[in-house]
Amino acid sequence: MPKYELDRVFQALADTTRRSMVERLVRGPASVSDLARPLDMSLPAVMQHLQVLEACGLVRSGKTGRVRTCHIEPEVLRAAEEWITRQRTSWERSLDRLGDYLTEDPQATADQEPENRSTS
Amino acid sequence: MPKYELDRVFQALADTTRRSMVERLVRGPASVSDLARPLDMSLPAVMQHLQVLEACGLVRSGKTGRVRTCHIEPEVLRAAEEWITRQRTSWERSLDRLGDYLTEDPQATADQEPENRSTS
DNA sequence: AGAATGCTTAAGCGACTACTTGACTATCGA
DNA sequence: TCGATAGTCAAGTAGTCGCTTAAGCATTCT
Repeated sequence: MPKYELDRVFQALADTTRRSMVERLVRGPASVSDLARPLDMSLPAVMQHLQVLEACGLVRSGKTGRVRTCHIEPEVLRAAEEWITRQRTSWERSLDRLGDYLTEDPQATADQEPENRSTS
Repeated sequence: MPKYELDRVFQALADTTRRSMVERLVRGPASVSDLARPLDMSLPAVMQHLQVLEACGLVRSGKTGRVRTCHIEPEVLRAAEEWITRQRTSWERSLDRLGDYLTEDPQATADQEPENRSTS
């Protein structure tokens, strides 16, 4: 999952309407009008949201007769989840290091954190 | 964490620059110019990204002398993570139900999924 | 004091977003 | 076959986003 893809996934999730569509789809496949029914907007608007969800791979759909059936693609959801998890665990690890620093011999953790000792 | 907040959190994460700022901050606090150094854009641009991150609560900062020091707020990160996790597990549960449906007595799972048996 | 550093404000600009309405096509059911 | 249903395409629009430059204001260093 390349960087720019994550842009699109998070962008897709950054909208209440689209998240509610995802919330519906994780419970099982649905047609476009199933998705549209609880939403207070025109069908074309729903279609556009759907396109955003498809463009980032979060949702797939196929047409049978005149009905388009949509379902989520959980791996993409997982990719976004993983990015966040990685950050959170990284933060927890650096908290631990801080704990070590505060209780241990000062020399042991000498040139770790600051990363920029001025540019001069 | 209300709905509209999640809008802003995901929106904040939907940008490579801001994600890279988060990736830096999970390793420890940093000043505005620390954050700006690896980025190929003007300082005001970085400030604007920072404001987006602060507006959704993902980052906090405080000023000491002329230096503003930023740090992440892991609970907000966690809230976003949790929304995704909830969807993924919900999807996994409905997969299980489908498995049951395919292997069990048809009557047991009778009026579950379709949710809309037409509107007529 | 004067210069350098670190951040902040404001204005402007091109690109993108989330809708809308209106018209049109392709099934499906009676 | 005719009408209702399900989806699609196109164009327009108000508002937001990501960036820029230019100017300004504290703090710190010399």
